[in-house]
Amino acid sequence: MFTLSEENYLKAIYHLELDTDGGVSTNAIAEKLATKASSVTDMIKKLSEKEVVLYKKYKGVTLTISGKTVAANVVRKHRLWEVFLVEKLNFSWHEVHEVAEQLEHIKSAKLINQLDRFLGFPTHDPHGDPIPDKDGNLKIVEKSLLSTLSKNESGICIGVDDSSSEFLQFLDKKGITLGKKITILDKEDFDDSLSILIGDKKLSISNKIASNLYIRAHTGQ
Amino acid sequence: MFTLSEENYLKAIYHLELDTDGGVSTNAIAEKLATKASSVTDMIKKLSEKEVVLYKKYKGVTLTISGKTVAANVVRKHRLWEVFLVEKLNFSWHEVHEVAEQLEHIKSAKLINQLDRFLGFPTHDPHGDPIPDKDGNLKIVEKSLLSTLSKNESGICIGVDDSSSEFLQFLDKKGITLGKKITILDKEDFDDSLSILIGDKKLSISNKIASNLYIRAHTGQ
DNA sequence: TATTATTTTTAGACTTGTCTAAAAATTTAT
DNA sequence: ATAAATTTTTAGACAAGTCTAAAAATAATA
Repeated sequence: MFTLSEENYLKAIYHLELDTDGGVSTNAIAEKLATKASSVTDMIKKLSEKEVVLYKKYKGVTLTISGKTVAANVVRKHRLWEVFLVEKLNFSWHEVHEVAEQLEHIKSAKLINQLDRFLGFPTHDPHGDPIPDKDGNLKIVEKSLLSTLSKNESGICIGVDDSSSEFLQFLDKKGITLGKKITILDKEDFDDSLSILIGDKKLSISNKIASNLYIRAHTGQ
Repeated sequence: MFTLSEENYLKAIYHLELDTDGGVSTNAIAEKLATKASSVTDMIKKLSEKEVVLYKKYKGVTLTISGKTVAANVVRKHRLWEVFLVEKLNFSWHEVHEVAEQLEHIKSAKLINQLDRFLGFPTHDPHGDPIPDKDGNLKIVEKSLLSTLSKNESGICIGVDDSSSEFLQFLDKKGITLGKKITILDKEDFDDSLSILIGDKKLSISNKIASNLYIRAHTGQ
């Protein structure tokens, strides 16, 4: 069994491994968890003894198979709870993270299995991130950034890269939500801003926005 | 803000105060929380400084108004989560306690308010215990033990006194659940056992069972 | 009321998870 | 390739919450 703190470290390493090759650095973990490098070293030693991470001094850290399973399970719980909060309790997508950070540590296999069923076995959370299954496997969906599409191409909005509260609230205000079809009407060369059609509305968005929105290719009409 | 441990102490004192007159003793709290008296003394000092309990050395402890509010809020969360687990996630009433013990410490006013609404503002948990409102007030329902009813009297089963897992599972097996009408068909003098009608079934139950079942008087047929 | 028994508190120690400051290792740059 | 900068680890300290063992206060009993 793992403590709340251990689970948070495993989750942080799990996320960092996704966009790092080779071991995850002590400093990277410290930054992610808003703690000090020395604390990270201490915890890594403990996790290493529990055989959930591989650790060689000064060489960073990687999850073992069992470590990955534990971490994926925490992520699974986090994302299922996010779905619950949005779908059942009318939270908006920018409000769920903080609460899910707490709920993800509740220990009960039955709870999470029944919650999964209650929610209809969702595959993605309210930000478009995939929900690991019981074994920690993710369903990978082919996705591209909105900014990479060309004029007249379109796709379905399936997620965000930056899921900060500010960005999500901005999207809310503009009416940009998951599942909506977006078509590129025009691209401005001088500032890379985009003119898009979303639903039946025309919007102009900056390249920064477009580089934070994931799109699933939309074949046909 | 209160730590998980502080919340558990406040909740324990809250429950103990309900069936104690005068201050709650150190030993009583220690027993309830399966800890040692010395630990209780330490914690009580801390709670006393936070002004959620009144404490005089060797004289036991009582909740202040604000302590009672905090405790009632934890109880409120515990019971709302129990309703959720039973009504939405198909837990049986003997399975909910352990999970609710964890969920009751999740901090989010919006979460608990929305959960309350989602559940239809329930007034009682799956064991028949009242759910405190936002201000910590309980709706008191007139209730009596089944064992106090006389022959041919009847009532609605509204709760249990002993909510141990074993007892609840026993009731499940016998088909005794909240909301069912129970009529006393006969009382045996030599062992105080009862012959009852529940739903359309006749059952014989011991006095021990009857002394753990709460009944709301059922006027008329 | 003196003595015994019980309850409660104190004193000191331990664990977990954190921190600061300094030392050691590694990486970068000249 | 040596010096400088950065990263990582060690060493020692601290707070929260718990424990054991012993002392102090209260309650019960003869």
